[in-house]
Amino acid sequence: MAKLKDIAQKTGFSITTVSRALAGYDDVNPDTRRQIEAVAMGLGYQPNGVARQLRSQKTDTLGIVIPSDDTRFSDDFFSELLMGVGYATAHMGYDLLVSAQTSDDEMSAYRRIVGGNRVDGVIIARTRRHDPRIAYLQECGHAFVVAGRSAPDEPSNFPYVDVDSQDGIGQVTNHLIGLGHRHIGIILPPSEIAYTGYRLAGYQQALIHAHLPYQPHYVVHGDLRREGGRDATYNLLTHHPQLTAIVACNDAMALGAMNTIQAMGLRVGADVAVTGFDNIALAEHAHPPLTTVRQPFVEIGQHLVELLIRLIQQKPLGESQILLSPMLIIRQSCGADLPRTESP
Amino acid sequence: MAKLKDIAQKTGFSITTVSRALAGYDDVNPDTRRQIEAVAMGLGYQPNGVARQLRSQKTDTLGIVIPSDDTRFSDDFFSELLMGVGYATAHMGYDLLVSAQTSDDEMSAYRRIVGGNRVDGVIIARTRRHDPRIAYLQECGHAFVVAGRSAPDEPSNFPYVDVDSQDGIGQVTNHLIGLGHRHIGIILPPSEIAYTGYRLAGYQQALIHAHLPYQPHYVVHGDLRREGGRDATYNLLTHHPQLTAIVACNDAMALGAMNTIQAMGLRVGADVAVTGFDNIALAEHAHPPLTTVRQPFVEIGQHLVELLIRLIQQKPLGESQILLSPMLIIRQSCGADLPRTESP
DNA sequence: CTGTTAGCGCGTTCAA
DNA sequence: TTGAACGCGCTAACAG
Repeated sequence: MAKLKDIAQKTGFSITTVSRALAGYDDVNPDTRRQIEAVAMGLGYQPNGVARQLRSQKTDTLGIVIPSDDTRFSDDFFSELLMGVGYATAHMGYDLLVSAQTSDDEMSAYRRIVGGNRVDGVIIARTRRHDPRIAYLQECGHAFVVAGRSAPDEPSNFPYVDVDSQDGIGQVTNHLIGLGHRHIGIILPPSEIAYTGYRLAGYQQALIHAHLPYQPHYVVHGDLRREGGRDATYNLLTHHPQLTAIVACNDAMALGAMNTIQAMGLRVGADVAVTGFDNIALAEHAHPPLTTVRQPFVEIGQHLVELLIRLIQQKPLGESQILLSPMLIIRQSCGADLPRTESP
Repeated sequence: MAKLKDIAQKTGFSITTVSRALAGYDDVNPDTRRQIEAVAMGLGYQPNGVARQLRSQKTDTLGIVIPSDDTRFSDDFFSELLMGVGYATAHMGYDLLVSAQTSDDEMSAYRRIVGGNRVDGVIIARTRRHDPRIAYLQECGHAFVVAGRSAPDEPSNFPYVDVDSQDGIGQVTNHLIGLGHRHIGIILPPSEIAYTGYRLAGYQQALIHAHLPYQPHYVVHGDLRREGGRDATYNLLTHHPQLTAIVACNDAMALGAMNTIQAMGLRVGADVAVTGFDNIALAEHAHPPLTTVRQPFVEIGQHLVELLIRLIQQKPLGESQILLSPMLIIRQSCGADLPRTESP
């Protein structure tokens, strides 16, 4: 690869002059510039990004770490978010450094990327309770934004973008209640995930609002994957056959729920209604189509990236904690055609 | 962030010694090393990755560019590939620099990443005819691997991983023929995509093998997205109502085909059978479930990354052109329940 | 308008 | 066993 030095030698000017000519400084003789530009073009000169980064102490690169070995949580969510973030990043003229964590030590990826000055800012996704990543980034003062607030009982003293999932789960639960369901189970995410509390709260609130009793044993946890939905549904339905509806806290688990229901010889949407949450594109094509809450990943990614870049560039932040309103998408998996009767 | 210099000052040793102590050289006094390590730990020292890269002239980073503005091609394929590649990359101890191209000039992203020495190697996906990216990388001698061979009539003189889609489309077409279908349409990708030729060949070959005539007007092109499948199907069915089956060359277009069929008042799988290709997870949940050919993206990503890293590290390559066998996945969307009669 | 000097943080000579 | 000097490629401050 051609370097400034090569162009300097070939034109007879100094490295500095070449640098300034190509950088568009106006204290360069137009003629000199033309010569230099011609030679640069001829050599196919491309500035060395790494050297620039070292010199300027910035990378114009954002970082994101996706879980890898911890197979429990590696689902479609990250691939959707990744695309959203990727496009937004490019649109803002930044690059994206993706580091899948590989070892058992989650933080090492962050230390390498952040402490190693590889990126100007980091996006954290799927917040957990007492999230060590947030603690680390706050401590070392590095720029970061988060997809998802802290749990309800923890402070969220950082910039984030989140969907109001309490409202979302409230909406689906209400929807089920409105259809006549009285015994509604819910499959929550693992309790260490920060948003779990919001989803439980949405469920509870809807019940209270409808003067229905809250039954703690109608609440189970799944691992966010299809398998988790299957197991959880099996547990729910064997112990509580009176359930006529199940709220799954993401679409992958909703699909798992459907599998189990069918495997148990029941009819989805007739014997047991199922709803999801997430906008994993699958929901639209599920059979029967899945009533769900839409998470606009592209929009989330865009907000995250814009927020982060504003942070990096020290521009005024405006709103730095963004809560998007979820949208209930009603499809035919709720058993709307089957009015329920009260059971004791 | 703490630097070598800081540790040097605090311990009283020189930067050089600190560097060597932390790098694990054996010409360091054990006692000195302990001191230095202690201080490094205390300061939370993290080596500056950028400086290292500049010094060592390598980045331990792989690059991939995903199309962005050219909305025609930005479908689920890249998000699936990205996850596969991301995990494999991490597993090999590398990072992944994702650059979504933003401007109209596709090559600028490659020049920045590759010419700018930001990555040790690049993964190219979705090969096109006369692909300028491949020409560029060959010319500048940078390490790269490709997901997908060149078109049948062009040389593939580079390392690649591909699925034998000729065989795959042959399998689905055979499957349809075996079910009694005699008038089978096909929705191909745009002709500038390299694998289009293989898929057409697979279709033709299956027809020939069954002594069925090849009708050029049964062949149309779609843009790889749902909309493309819709339009193409509409054209096929309005001009050739005798068609009883449609082979879509990816699952997104297959879903679009289903939409159109239903919108025209026909029944998917009964009046018109549909098959796909790709392993976009959607196929499994389509209604009715879609017979399709599975592309193992995770495996592809793994092969690509391993190949590329071996290339970078100048290790023996072994097989550098890998052709994976596709697997036909039969689900119920082929109208298996409806035996056909010959039509003139 | 142009060139010299200096340094970003690190690793690798070579000499002590 | 340790340290001083050098350079990776680039840009910024200062002289001339």
